[in-house]
Amino acid sequence: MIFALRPSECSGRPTLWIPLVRRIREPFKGLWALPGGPLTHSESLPDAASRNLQETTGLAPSYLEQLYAFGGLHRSPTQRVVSIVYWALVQPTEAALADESENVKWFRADRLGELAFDHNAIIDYALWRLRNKMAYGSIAYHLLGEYFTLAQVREVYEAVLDRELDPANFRRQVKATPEIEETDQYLQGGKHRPPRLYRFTGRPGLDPDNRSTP
Amino acid sequence: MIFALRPSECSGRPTLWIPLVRRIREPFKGLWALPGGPLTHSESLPDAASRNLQETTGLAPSYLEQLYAFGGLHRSPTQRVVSIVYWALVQPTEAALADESENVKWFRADRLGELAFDHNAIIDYALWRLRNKMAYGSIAYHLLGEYFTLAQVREVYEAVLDRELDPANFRRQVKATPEIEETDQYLQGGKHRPPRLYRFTGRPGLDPDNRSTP
DNA sequence: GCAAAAGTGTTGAGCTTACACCCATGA
DNA sequence: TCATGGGTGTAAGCTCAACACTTTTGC
Repeated sequence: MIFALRPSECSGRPTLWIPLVRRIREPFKGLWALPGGPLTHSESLPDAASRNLQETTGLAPSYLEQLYAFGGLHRSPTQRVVSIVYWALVQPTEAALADESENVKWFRADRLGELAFDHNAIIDYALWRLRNKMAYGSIAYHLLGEYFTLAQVREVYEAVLDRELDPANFRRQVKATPEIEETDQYLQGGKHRPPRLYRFTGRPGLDPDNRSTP
Repeated sequence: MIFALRPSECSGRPTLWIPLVRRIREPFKGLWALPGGPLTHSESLPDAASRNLQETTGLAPSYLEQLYAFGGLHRSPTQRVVSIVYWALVQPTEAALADESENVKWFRADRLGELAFDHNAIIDYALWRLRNKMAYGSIAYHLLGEYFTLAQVREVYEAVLDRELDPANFRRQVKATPEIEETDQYLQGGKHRPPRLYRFTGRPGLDPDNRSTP
């Protein structure tokens, strides 16, 4: 379950997108589904998640965290399947390079049709988690490149939380987080006063030990 | 992974306790471990968790939630094991009735020795989650019976969070939560002014849909 | 009456929110 | 010079922590 930011077709502002793969066999042949695959005996859970990501979409995550283990009896009509789902964030540069083909395509997170299995429910849950983590933890930076302006961070929050935020208060709030480092660089080329660039100095997201937030 | 409140041997105040089972075979034969067991083809994950609870300790949980899926390669020295761990809260009446035997025993959560497998780490993580959920959500009531005084709620919080809380402010905070209902009954038999009894009107904890808190 | 817990009131500190305002740049 | 987003200041309002105070019981 991968999230990335891409510019909206209409407004051009950053929006949440999700890569899906097309089912090429039954059940749910032809429908879109989350990328995934089996766990081998010699890899850990996050390793397996990364590998499946890489194999199906070619993406390398900048953040990876376990979402939930789904084990309902009737998730698949043919057999009992337990899925330990991970969710990942990838940076825009990665997302732009991603393989897109007949059977791998990006969709806007808020405009998905009916997916295979219980994948709509899984995505809803992941979206809920993403919003929660964003509201508390410092996770949004994994959706951005190394350098960013405070307005870009705000756009990420606005895209994910789907509401406008006060620029003045938001910048104070962000500048107060210790992992945010001011640089001496400015983003040139805009139409107006060039904004200062910042960087995130927190480490990439590992797993069950990033207990900064529920 | 079960939590319950029992009176401390020394102070008599409520404390967090955990039932553990003794390993009767290798690996880690003789060491204490979390109760658990295999998942059958015909039961959901929470059903399997409840069943294992029932079979090993005789307890029925008043709250049950998925904790995490642990899948490290070397969790067990003999074979690869993936454990989807649930955590549960049981009410004091249940906990008092629980089977205790040579191979099933209750331990204080803050005084555990070395356990089998990675179970110490799992318990640490569960404790962290419990504290987090307590601080935000309304979960503490699943550790209490149907009727309780506000002072009892405070004792639960003090036991789990391991710090004293202002009685005056705490009661206001609790009374402000909508799921708390005032009754017309009072707890008699104390040494001082009889406190009013309250009850919790929230439903028992289901799973991935109680999204009130991260 | 006295001790102690139950329960209420009040105040000040700190944080959030809303919004007025200045600054720097491209056109 | 003007429009626009970048960036700063500030006052109102809210929440929370501390603590003084009143109430009601057992002894």
